[in-house]
Amino acid sequence: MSQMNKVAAWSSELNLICEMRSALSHLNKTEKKIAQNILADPEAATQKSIAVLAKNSGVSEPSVNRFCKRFDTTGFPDFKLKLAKAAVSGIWETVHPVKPEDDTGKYTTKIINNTIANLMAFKQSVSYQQIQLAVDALIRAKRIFIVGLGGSSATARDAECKFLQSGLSACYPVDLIMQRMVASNYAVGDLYFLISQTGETKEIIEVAELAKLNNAPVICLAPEMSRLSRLSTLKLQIVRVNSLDRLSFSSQATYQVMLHILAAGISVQKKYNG
Amino acid sequence: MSQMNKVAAWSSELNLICEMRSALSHLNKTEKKIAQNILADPEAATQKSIAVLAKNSGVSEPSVNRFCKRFDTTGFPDFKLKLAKAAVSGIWETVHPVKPEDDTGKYTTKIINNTIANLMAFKQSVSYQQIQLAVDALIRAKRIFIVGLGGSSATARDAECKFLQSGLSACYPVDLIMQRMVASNYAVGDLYFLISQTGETKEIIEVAELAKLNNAPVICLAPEMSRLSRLSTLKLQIVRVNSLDRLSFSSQATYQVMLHILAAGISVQKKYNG
DNA sequence: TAATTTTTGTAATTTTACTACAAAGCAAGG
DNA sequence: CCTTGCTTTGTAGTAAAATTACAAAAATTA
Repeated sequence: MSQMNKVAAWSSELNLICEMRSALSHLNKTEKKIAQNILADPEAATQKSIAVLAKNSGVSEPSVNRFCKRFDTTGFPDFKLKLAKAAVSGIWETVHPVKPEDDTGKYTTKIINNTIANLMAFKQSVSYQQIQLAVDALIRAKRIFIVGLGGSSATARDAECKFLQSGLSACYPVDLIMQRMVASNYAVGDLYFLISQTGETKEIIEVAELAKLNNAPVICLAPEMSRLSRLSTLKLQIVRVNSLDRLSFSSQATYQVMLHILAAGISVQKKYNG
Repeated sequence: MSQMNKVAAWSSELNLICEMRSALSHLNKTEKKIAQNILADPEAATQKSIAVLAKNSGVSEPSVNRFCKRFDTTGFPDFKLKLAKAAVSGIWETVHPVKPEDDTGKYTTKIINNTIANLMAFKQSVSYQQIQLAVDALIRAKRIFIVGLGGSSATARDAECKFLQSGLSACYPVDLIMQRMVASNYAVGDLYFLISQTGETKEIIEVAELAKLNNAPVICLAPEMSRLSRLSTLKLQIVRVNSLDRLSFSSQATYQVMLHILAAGISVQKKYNG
C-alpha cells in the first residue's frame, strides 16, 4: 500500500462494490480477506457490526476500519452506508437469463430488469461527442437514407419517423434493391444512416462499402468492434450486457433510446439556430 | 400512536421515504418534526448522528430512536441504512424534462434516466395475467393482424418481426386501406393486435370498431383509460410517467419491451407444449 | 379537578467504532 | 545470516454513538 492510501482514486465515480472488485488484485492478504468477505454478500455486510465483520473475515477490528478508510470513506459506518447504496444500484449489474421454466411474472420482470441494466451500461459507455457529431451531420445533410434489415427494419422505420418529425429529410427504402440503388447513387449532401444489431450482416456491409466507394458519409448504429462499425465515418456504438441471449432482454429498446436522443438533439439544436 | 406501533404496516413494500411521506399526516408533533427534518434532505440525514438529528429537529435522542423503530427498523443505524437505499432508488422517482439549453451530455443522460424511470413504473403496473392471456390468445390465433399508425408504425413492424420469429402467422398491412380491408374481412381464428401511443387516434379506433362489429378478438397495446383500450377485448396497458413531454423520454422503448415480453412468453410456452 | 394513560425527556448503560501504541512480519543492506 | 528500518497487523484503552430504564410532563377521560 505504502503511499497509495486511496486504492480507488482512479475509479471514484464507480460504485463501491465495483471499486472493491477491481481493487481486489492490488490488495494484500488481510485486505483481501475483508474484501472477499464483503463481496460474498454485500447486502448482508451492511447489517453487520465491525466486530462481526472482523471476526468473520478472520482479522482485527482496526484492520476493517483501515480497510474502509482506504475506500474514500470516513469510517466503518460511512462505508456501510455507501455499500448499501451500491448494493441497491447493483441490482442492475447482475443479469438474469430467461429460462424455459419461468412463469409469466418471472420472465416479465427479468426482461424489464435486464433491459434496464442494458440501458445503464449504455449510459456509461455512450460518447456525447459522437452524438453531438451525429446530430450536426444529420442537420447538415440534404438527404438522409436509412438502412436496416431484419430485426433492425423496425428500428430503421422508427428512425425515419423521428427524423421526419424533427423536420429532416429522411427516407427508409424498404427493400434491399432500393437500398443498393440509393447507396450507389450518392449525391453531395447525402448521408447514410445504417442500423444493425449484429454489425455483421452481409447485405448491410455491402451498402456501407458502396457508400465508402463514393466517399459518402456513413453513420452507423451498431455494436462496437463490428465490421459495420469499422466501415463507418461516424460510429454510434451500442454496448450490450454480454453473456445474455437474445430472448432475455430487448437490445432494440436501447437502439430506440439512441434514436430518441438524436431526435432530441436535433430539436434542441434547431431551437438555437432559429 | 397507542396500539398502532408500526405506522407503515400497510405500505411495507414501498420505500422508507414514501412511507414517511404518506405517514406524515398520522404523526404527532414530535414525530412530525423529525419526519420533516429528514424529508427536507434525506440524503443529508443519512450522514448525521442521532444526536445531531435530534438537535436539528428540536427533540430528544430517544424520540428519534423511537421514531425509527416505528418504521419497521431495529434502530437508528438500521433506519439510516434503509433511508440511504430509499434515496438511491428514489433517483428514478423524479423525472427531469429536457430543456432547450441542455448540452449533449445533459439531455442524453436525462432521456436515458427518464426512460428507465418509465420502465420501472411499467414494471410495477404491468399485469402478468393480461400478458398470460395475450400470449395464449396469440398462440391460439390462426392469423394475427397488426395495426399501428404514425409513431406506432415502427412498433407495429417490430411486432410483426417478433411474432414471425416466434413462429406465429403475423401480418402488418402497411397502408390504412389495407388495414380497414383486413378488419372488415374477419374470419374465425383471426386476431387483431392494435398499437397506439395515444389510444385516441381516429383511424385506429375505426379499425377497433370494425373488429368489434364482427365480434373479433382485439388485443390493444395502448395507454390505460384510452378509448382504444375500452374497445378492446384484451388490454395490455402501458402506464407512462406523467407530466413528461414527448421529447424527454422514449415511451416507445416501453412498448418495445412489452413486445419482447410477449415474444419471450410465446417461446417459453411453445417449448412446453412440444 | 383528579386519575389514568400517553408522550417526552434525563440520565445511566451498553454497544459500537476509533485511536494510540506495541508487536510481528517483511525487505534491503551489511 | 543477522540487523536495521519499514510496513503491516493486532491489543488495549478511549471516545462516541445508540439504546434502555425510568421519571417527569402533557394530554385524555371520567
